[in-house]
Amino acid sequence: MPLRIVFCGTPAFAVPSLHRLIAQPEFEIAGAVTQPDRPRGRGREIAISAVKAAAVEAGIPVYQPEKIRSEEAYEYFRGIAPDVVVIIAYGQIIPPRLIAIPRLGWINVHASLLPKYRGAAPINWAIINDERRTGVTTMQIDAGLDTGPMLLRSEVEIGQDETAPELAARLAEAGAPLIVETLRKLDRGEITPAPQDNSQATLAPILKRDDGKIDWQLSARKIYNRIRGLQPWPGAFTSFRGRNCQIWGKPLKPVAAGGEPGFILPTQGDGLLVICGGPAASVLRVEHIQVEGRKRVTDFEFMRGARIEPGERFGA
RNA sequence: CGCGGGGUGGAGCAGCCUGGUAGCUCGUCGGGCUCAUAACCCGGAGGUCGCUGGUUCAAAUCCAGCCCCCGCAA
Repeated sequence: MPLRIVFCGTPAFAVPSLHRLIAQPEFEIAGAVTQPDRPRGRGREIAISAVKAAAVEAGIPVYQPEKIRSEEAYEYFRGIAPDVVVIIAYGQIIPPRLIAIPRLGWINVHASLLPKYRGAAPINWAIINDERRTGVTTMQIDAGLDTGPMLLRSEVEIGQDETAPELAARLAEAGAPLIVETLRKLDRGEITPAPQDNSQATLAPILKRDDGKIDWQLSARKIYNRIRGLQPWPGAFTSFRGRNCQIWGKPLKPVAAGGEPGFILPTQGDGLLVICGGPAASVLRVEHIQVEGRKRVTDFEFMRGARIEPGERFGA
């Protein structure tokens, strides 16, 4: 008799795991729970989640409760009576009485090496903090925020120039076989859940728009970490001549001239160089820039049209 | 109908408010200078000013509708 599963998840990160579970004959995906279709993006058009798209394609019934804490949601889970619930980046807190329903509990794939980076944005914060390695951890959901006992983990190196979407894609792939193995072993009683060491815990709070605002007092490397870690949203942004603009770039290897952070260095053909701070002055080479209302362009293109005057700066 | 900014030679921009000769930087082509160069000098080619319609003697410029791109918001 196949293990009866309800899959809860929303964004693309959850999709590889869903696909992998569907492919196993020993599992039966009895339902997929995902966030309601909501107006999104420019024009406020209704968008469906990545998990809904994948579930519909696989012929799995989809349930999209406005509130998972509702009576209706409780009845849904009682009705399906799953052996286990797999929850990956679902987006809502699960009330205890729901957690109690499946005999094997709710199993989560979290994109960090717990107890580090508990919370909504572990991938982004790992990059922002210049971590060299991270991973995925399977755990049993409890009443806290990513505080449940751990089951299995898989470690992943972080590339020095890797961006959050790139790392997220790799971690999502790493999570797929891990959730399958976790469910198998859990069902056979081959895993002993390991409590997290709360004293070692760190938090990876959900990203806010403001996290992307560039502080030019930071070192070029730290700014670079934010450029990489805050993709695709909110990105790293600053202002130029009163307009908002997104920038992409890298630290300049040899630390060049000093000056006030945020100011643009006068150059002849070296590209757009901006003074940053840090322990010692550092320089960021802005490779691409996108001023609001305009397309993303290279720094050379930008400089041709902008006619930067001596003494101009970013983030004024 | 969520708010806002854009669509001008191959690229990035100015010009639009205060209608009336198409501008700037780069690229490109030809020539020159140089040991040499993405440097410098001279000359040239290349544009239905997003699309459609309207106002006007005259529209890149004013008005209306449509298409596409982007920022905010999520």
